[in-house]
Amino acid sequence: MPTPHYGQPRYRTIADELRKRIESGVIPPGALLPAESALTAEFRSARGTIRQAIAILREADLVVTAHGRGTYAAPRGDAPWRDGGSETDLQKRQVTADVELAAIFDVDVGTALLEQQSLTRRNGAVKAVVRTYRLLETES
Amino acid sequence: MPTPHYGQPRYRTIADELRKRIESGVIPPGALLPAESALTAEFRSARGTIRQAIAILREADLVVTAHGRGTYAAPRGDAPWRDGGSETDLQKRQVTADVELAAIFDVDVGTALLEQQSLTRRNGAVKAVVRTYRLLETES
DNA sequence: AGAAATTTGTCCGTATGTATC
DNA sequence: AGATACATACGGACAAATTTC
Repeated sequence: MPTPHYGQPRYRTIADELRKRIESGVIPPGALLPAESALTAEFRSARGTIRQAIAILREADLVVTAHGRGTYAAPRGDAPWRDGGSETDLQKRQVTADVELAAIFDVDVGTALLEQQSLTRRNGAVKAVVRTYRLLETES
Repeated sequence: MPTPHYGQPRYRTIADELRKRIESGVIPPGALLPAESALTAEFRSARGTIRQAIAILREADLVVTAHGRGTYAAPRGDAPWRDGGSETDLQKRQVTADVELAAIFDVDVGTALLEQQSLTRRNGAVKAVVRTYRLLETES
């Protein structure tokens, strides 16, 4: 098969598979992942594709890679979130429009809005807070 | 020269060069970067190397890439732009942390924060308001 | 509306450099 | 010194999105 990539790219499905093994404990925390050469054999893919998959996991802080040594599963057994003693990283709540938001949405002050808040962290510390406001009803 | 990468990797020097052009204004904000094919010719490098360089700029929010269109220099400093309608939907301002934000960032109440607000529209009507809060100082 | 050209996305295979064991 | 493993780089091929004609 030269390059038929319908739907999801191969490197992403490979990343998903490896993620499952890590989160399920098949690859325990701190353990060494199979070498890239081994993964090319298992997934029948080129090394570049394997490296793309691992790059995704590295971006998600699920693994760390060391030059001549290998790629390790994240040492801390972090679940989806937790860590740092805060609440969850994703949170929804209903709020009412203040004068500013009311003007933006062109609705009356006090109109119900859905606020969705998510946090992005870096080494445990909160790096950014993103709040998204939407009107409740309506949908397309 | 097939593959001698002493010192700094080629993709990194290429990224530095492109970064200079963007920050110096040689490539103005919002402008299209040369196509990857053009860059391979200019830097006498393989396409993969060029793409690695651009990936660095994308990571730094200096450029955004769209599939069949090209890679654009970031419009202003850094910002999650998007949306096709009015470009002036983006707005930055400095605010002070209330009790809630202070708790999230683990700073004192009143600490200066940068608030970045962007709107997404649907047929002219505001569909969502996204507000991103970040600490002012510090950088990596 | 349709075809062609452009441009980025994905994938392959190979070769060589560099760090670690 | 040798083996193993990740890093960098090349070149080619096809897929998918966009623009142009």
